[in-house]
Amino acid sequence: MTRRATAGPGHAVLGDYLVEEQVGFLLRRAQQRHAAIFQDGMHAAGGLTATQFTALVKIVELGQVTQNLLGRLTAMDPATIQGVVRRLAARGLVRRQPDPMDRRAAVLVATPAGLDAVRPAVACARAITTATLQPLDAGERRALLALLRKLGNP
Amino acid sequence: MTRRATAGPGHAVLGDYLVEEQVGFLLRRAQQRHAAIFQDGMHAAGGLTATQFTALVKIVELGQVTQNLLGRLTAMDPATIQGVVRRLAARGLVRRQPDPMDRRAAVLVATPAGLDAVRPAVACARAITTATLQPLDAGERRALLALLRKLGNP
DNA sequence: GTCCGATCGTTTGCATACCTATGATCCTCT
DNA sequence: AGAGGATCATAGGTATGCAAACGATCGGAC
Repeated sequence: MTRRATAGPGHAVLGDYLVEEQVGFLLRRAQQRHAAIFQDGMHAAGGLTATQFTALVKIVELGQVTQNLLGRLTAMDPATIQGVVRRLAARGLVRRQPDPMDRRAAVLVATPAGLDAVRPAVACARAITTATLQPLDAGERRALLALLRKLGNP
Repeated sequence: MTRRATAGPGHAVLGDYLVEEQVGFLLRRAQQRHAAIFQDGMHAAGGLTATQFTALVKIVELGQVTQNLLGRLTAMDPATIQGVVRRLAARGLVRRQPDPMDRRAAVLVATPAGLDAVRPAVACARAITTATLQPLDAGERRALLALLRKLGNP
């Protein structure tokens, strides 16, 4: 009869449940690693955060967007996108102008500085994606992306 | 010559870069969905957050742990685990006692209430994992977990 | 025994992220 | 036209998450 050194008083209560093997835990770990890689890699291009970069790219891609629509397109809560846009505006990368069609809405446009910042930032982002996927081979990368797409879009 | 309605001024600057297809974006989406499922599913078992649940399970599993070690085992920053433990203590699920071996350290132990809370919480957590993986079949689930493990542990 | 680097816990500051509530505005139905 | 529900942006509150700095303590080298 062997005794497990790590087995504590609650061992029986947990059954065969292992937090480290749950999707949530593994997703969080993967996120953490990606966030660290992103911060390192984007430091060379103005130090945009991942969400700020996502929002800026989307604004540039569309030319102009409502803040609310931008939030939906980038999967951010209205309360979240508000802060992200505010910080992008504080950096001078984005400008807010009134929407002639809807006085509630604010139309977001990239400033010249924002347009200048996008190109090198996208270059960094490509490298960041590559670095994040480094542990996987080509087939595994395709598989992971497909599975994540399936998992995230119910 | 067709014109794309969504093509804005910055279309050429971005090349073929699509934020929505990057690992980081897909990871965030998957995380969001899991977090929503977790909050819904754990509401029936005291409303613990995902990180609080993870920490509590680990404490129960080990019987007693140093706060710092707990952080490493649950992939949480010292600054992060501090707040998580503080909230668990405020809920009366965890107790802090001085470490006789190291006067800097605080040993964490589950209270009776904490032990009582773990069993139903783990039951919820199993259902949450199942619900999160719902969009995938058995093979895809195995594949995803393997890929995430590989991705998160460099 | 003492100094010195390392570790433990905490605090502060910043950035997500979401909930709820609120005021302003829009839009539809009557 | 006017009422009523829906939508937009914002504000406040809570919870992660990490970097940096801090005091207290530990440990080993001398």
